[in-house]
Amino acid sequence: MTGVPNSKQTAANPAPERRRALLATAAEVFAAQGYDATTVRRIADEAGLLAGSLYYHFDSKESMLDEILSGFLDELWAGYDTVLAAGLAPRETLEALVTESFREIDRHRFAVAIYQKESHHLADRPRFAYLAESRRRFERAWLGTLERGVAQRAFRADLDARLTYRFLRDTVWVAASWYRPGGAHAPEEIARQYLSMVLDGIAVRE
Amino acid sequence: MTGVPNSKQTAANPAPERRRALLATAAEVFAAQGYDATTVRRIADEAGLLAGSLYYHFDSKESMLDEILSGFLDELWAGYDTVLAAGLAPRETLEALVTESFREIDRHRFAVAIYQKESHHLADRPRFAYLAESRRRFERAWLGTLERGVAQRAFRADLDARLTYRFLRDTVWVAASWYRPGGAHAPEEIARQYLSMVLDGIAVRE
DNA sequence: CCTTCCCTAACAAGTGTTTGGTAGGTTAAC
DNA sequence: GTTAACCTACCAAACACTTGTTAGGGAAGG
Repeated sequence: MTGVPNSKQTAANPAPERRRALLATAAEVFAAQGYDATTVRRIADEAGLLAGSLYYHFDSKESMLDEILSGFLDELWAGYDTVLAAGLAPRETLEALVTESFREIDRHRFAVAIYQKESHHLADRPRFAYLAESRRRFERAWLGTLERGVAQRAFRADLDARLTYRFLRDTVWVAASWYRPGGAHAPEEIARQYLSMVLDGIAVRE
Repeated sequence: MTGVPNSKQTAANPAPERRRALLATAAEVFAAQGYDATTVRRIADEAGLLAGSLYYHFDSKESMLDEILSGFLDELWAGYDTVLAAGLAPRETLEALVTESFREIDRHRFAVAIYQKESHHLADRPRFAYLAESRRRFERAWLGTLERGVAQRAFRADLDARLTYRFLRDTVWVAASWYRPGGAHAPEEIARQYLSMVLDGIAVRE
């Protein structure tokens, strides 16, 4: 080895911009084709260098995936924790969580798409154990909010809470598969309409 | 080639049970690991034979995937067409489509999971062009029902129809990722609660 | 003997990854 | 102010391995 290359996740690398750019194109290809279907050579092509050169910046294909996913989850939980620490009422908490989620989709749509497709079968591997942990925290936050809302008579009590949680969770995150930044609706507008539908229903009230 | 093996999609093969059993295990592995991440040897292991032996029944890994997906879509559209031909009102049509969808998930949950994960990047290849066509028919059926419902004042007019369509579509189908047959809720019960939530909302009415 | 169904053994192509080298810029020594 | 050393970011070429697939053979049953 010639120089002293990457030291991942630390702070002050001299040129982290190249890393981030490479990760961005990797994320785009991963999201489009799936992680396993994506070859290192394809990523290199898209980024304008040769396959082996990627290993100057990263020490494996898997570590690229790792960095993409953990980076996204770190930012996501920063946002969520702010919301959860605000001590809002259940309905307002739900609204804030949904809005924050759509903002994250806006910023990390490729990472979200990858997370959706791959997290389930990655969570087994020790390296990606944080995916399962994140999933548990996620469920606690959302399901807890729903149950508090039911107890305070803000949400209906005649629905299965777990079922409701899954519907909420899934519909929010699958939006990453069709969302395009700069499209007809900003994330906040999507969140608003989504909340309106989920909270009040799509049927006309009598 | 030794004998006269498979003639796909035709009717009366002498022993199609073995085929279907092999396809079932293939579908399960595809759904769990993803198509590209799944090796032919893994499927063979799970089915209790060697990799090469699979090629007596199928002529490629891709044709297994093809048969799984097209088989599912054929059954799905048989159900949908029955509903659409019944001439129901928009709200009843929506209810019937949702219920039928959850029944299909109950019967083809692995195929649905595969469809969710892979259809997007498969639709390009000529062999899987029917995926894109099915997607178009799907949108026409659901979006049309929604728009008819808005016109007849059964559904709210202040929501973006395409957004509503995507929310409906996605939440219905991602259910395949967590649904387990023989679980707490039968497909019809899931459909009932889902429709209740989507039509009337989860908030308590004042 | 023929058909069905599978195994053994191999193939070529593609995979992630490593090694050694090098062009070009920056820094340090004299 | 030239020269030497060094670092960054890449390329070229190969590595060991896995992949989907094929060819030929064989056991079992009718």
